[in-house]
This record gives sequence, C-alpha cells and structure tokens, in this order.
Amino acid sequence: MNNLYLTNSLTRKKEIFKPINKENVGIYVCGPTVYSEVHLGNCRTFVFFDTMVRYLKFLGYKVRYVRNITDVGHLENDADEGEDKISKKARLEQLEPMEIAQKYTNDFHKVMNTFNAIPPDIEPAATGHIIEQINMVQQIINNGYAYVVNGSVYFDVSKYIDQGYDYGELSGRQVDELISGTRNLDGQSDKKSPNDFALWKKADSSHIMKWDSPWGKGFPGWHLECSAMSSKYLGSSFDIHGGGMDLKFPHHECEIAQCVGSGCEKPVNYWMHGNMLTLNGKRMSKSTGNTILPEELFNGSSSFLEKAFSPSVVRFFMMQSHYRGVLDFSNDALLASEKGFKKLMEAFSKLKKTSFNQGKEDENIINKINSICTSCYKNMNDDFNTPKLIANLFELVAIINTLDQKNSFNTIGAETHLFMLKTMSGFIEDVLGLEAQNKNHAQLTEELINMILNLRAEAKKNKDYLLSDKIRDQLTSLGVKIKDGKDGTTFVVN
RNA sequence: GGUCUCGUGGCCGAGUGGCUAGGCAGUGGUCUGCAAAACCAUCUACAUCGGUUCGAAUCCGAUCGAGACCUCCA
Repeated sequence: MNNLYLTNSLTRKKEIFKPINKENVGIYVCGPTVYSEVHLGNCRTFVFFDTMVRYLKFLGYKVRYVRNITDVGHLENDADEGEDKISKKARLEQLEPMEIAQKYTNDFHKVMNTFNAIPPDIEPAATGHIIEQINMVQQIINNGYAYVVNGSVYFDVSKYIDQGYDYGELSGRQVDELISGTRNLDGQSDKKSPNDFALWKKADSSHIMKWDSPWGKGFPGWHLECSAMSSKYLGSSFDIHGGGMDLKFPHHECEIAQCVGSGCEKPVNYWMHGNMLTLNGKRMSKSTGNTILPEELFNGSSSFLEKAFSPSVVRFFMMQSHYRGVLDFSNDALLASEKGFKKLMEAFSKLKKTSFNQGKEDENIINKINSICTSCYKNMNDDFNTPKLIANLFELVAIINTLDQKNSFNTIGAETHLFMLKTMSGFIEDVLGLEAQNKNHAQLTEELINMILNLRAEAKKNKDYLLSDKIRDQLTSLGVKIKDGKDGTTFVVN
C-alpha cells in the first residue's frame, strides 16, 4: 500500500494515513439536509469525497462509506425557535414533511448519479435512527455532560471543559471568545450558557415531526444524528470524517463533544473538510440565493452561463482545483475546462484505439512515461492533489499526440504501452470518475443518415446515378432501407 | 468586533527557499485545397513595503485587499 498523506483538520497538518484496521477504512461524510434541491456548492463537497473514496478503493482499501440524509427539519436560527426548515417547506409546497424529504432525497440521488458519484455503502436517515439518538442523549446525561430543562436536553459545554476536554480543538476556537462573540438572542433562557447546544428539543403542539422520548415529545438536535449514526455503522472510533468547511463549527465540534460525552475518547482520527465553491466571489448558499443548480448547468438555463456543460466537464473543472482551496465558478473557467477535458479524452481514446506493434524501443520516452505515471500516484498520495494529477495526465496527452503524429507508438514497447493505458484509465475513469461524452447516439445516427440521403439527392439531381445507387446499396447492406417517395426520401433501420 | 484562510501571468489554477506546474487564450512556425486538430517554439507571474538568507514568489513582520466561520447551510 502506498504512503498516503492527508490534511487532518484536527491537527491542521498533513499526516500519513494509517487506518485503524489495516485494510479497512471507515468514512463518514455529512450529507445534505433534504428540504430543497442540492446546489453546485453542495455537489463540490460530495464529488470530492467521492473521488477520495474512489482513490482509497483504487489503492486496494476496503472502504465502508457512510453518508447520511438529514431529514429532520432543524430550526432556522440559534434562538431555538421558529419553524423548522422541512416543516416550512412542507407548508409552502402543501406536502407532508416526509414527502418533502423524499422528494429532495430523490433529487439528490439523481444529481449524484449524474455526476457519476458512487453511492455510499450505507445512507442512514436521521428519522430512522431516533432510538439510537435518544440512547446517546441518555448516555451523555448519565455521564453528566447534559442537563434537562423543560423537556429539552442541552449539552453542558462548561462541564465538558471542566473535565479537561477541549471544546474548540477542531475549529480552533476559544470558548471565552465564543461567549463574547455571541449575540444575545431571545429564547435561550433554557440554556445555562450560550455555548450549550441542544441534544433534544421539546416540540410544541404545532410541530409536525416529533417523537416520544424520556423527556416528552420532541425531536433530536441537529448535531446528534451524525454522532449516533457514525458510531452505529463505523464504530465508536473510526478513520475519516468529512464534510464541508462550513460544518467545522459548530456542527463537527459538537459531534466530537457528544461522542466524547457519551464515552468515546477519540471518535475520529482524521477530520477532513472541503472548501467552498463561490459564485462571483461569494459563497454559494441556499439561504442567500447565490446559487447554481446542477440542472441549470446541464441544460444551460442559468443566467450565469452562456451554454450547457456536461457533468463530466463540471467534475473535471472541480478536480482542477485542490479540495482545500476556495474555487470560484465562472462561465470562462468552465469553457477552458471543457476544452481541456475534450483534449484529454481524445488523447485517451487515441491511446485505447492504438494497435500495438513491436519495434525499436526508445529508452528516453519510456523513462519519461514511467516517471509521469509514477508521479500520478505520488500526487494523489499528497493530500489528493487532483490538479497536479491532471497536470500529469496532460503530460501524457502531449506524449500520446506526438507518438500518434509520428506514428511511432511502437517505440515505447508493449509493457510501457500497457502501463500507460492502465494508469490513464485508472486515474481518469476509476479515480476521477470522468466519462467520455457520447450521448445522443440515436439522434446522431438519424442525422447522419439524413445527411447521406441529402448527398444522394444531390447526386441524383446531377444525374450521377452511379454514385446515388452506390450510396443506396451500401446503406442497404448496413441495414438502412431507403424509400424514395414523392416528397423526398425516408428510411427504416433494421 | 473575535478566529482563521488567502492574495500567482489575459483568465482559471498548482507548487516551491535556488531546478518547466497544467489547462484556456495570444504570438510565430510545421502540417494543410480551405478549416479544425495535432506538433514545435514563444510572450505576459508570484498584492505592497521592510527583514532573515549566498539566494525568496516561497520563511518572518507590517500594510493594503479578498473571502470563510462566529447564526440554518457542503
């Protein structure tokens, strides 16, 4: 197994990756809250983690990839009041809350599938794990890290700190600063301290999504589901926990506290965070409306774009930047990526089609190819450096095109030829998850036949019956039956 | 206000104490009936000001600018 390094948000350092169980890797990624369509910014995170999972598998690890669906509506603000998002949407769309959750879960799956993302091995929903969440809350209460007020349960951050734990270790925050930076909001009267967060919230009569609990009817706190479900499916200590940068605080910080509070000293070994996708220099966000939906991208209907772009091009565009950096989205950047993507795929297809003949081998070029191919691994092992990997692939593109032009593929030898082919298909298809675009084949075929028929009509018009008959005969032998009629020619494909 | 990140050539976007990132666009060639593609060559860089160093775009400090988090969000 290669030496894989990744940036651990917990230590803020690049660390060598050592799974708890030698060959098995457990990964949990925070999934979407399904109250509206996923936008492109959401997709960036999931596409990156998809690439990461693909690479781990490519290296030979057995991966268990868990990504949740948040289908419990959480409150719209920190005041712990107001309508939850799913209920609100349900009211607006006049649907059951679970219809909303299902509708947007379906949408999410469709989009991820379009992006050629491999589905997670387990995709637990928060509403399906209420019992686990209640048990976890009970555990935390039993350990003395939570208190019950008016049917709600809150995590006691001060107690946690008193016991020597570091609330803020992940996000690098100081609790004193947190307090001073917190605005005074109404509705926090139940909490002992503004830093405390809800594990379980009491539901009032108007609340639709609620469950029985030892503390009365209510619903779980936002951070709880991930703690409960990750430990259920990956064990109380697992390898990698991922999510968007915006979840680092408070969500992931709270997750750590909950797990520790329930009795696990070190829930996660490596925390990984993908950075934001910006649009016009501003973060894409559902709540501000600064978004592009994947669908708008694929059909070109967004006002930010002059044309449609294919999912693979968008994926390629995302992979051309490093996951930890902010990526700004623009029409021009996408156009450039599209051209580059086509160039890459054309060269790759050229290589695949090459029939190999033995010939005099050229050591220089062979060494160069081997070195570039090795570099692909090296760069991916360096914190999943996909932009550098892509640079490597383009170096191979240049070599392929040169060999093709000089018709000298035989100079690289059978072994190197195969190695290059395997490296390229491995990284392009298996790791980056890119697919050549060959859509609308049926439509293209029809257009091609019509084009040929038009040429035949021209030949007939010029009384070049030799050519027109030749076209008809050859089409017939291909299974295309021509019918000349008064109003032109039609055809049937057998 | 607090915490943090970043500032690379026409655009996107890597990286690094001294050695070509890469893609797109531009320019000059090769090729070509024309075009496209491809190939060869080539031009634009490392926010500003100081400091450390034999040497810094890369380390340190200051300044200016941008963004993220601190409140639901991938």
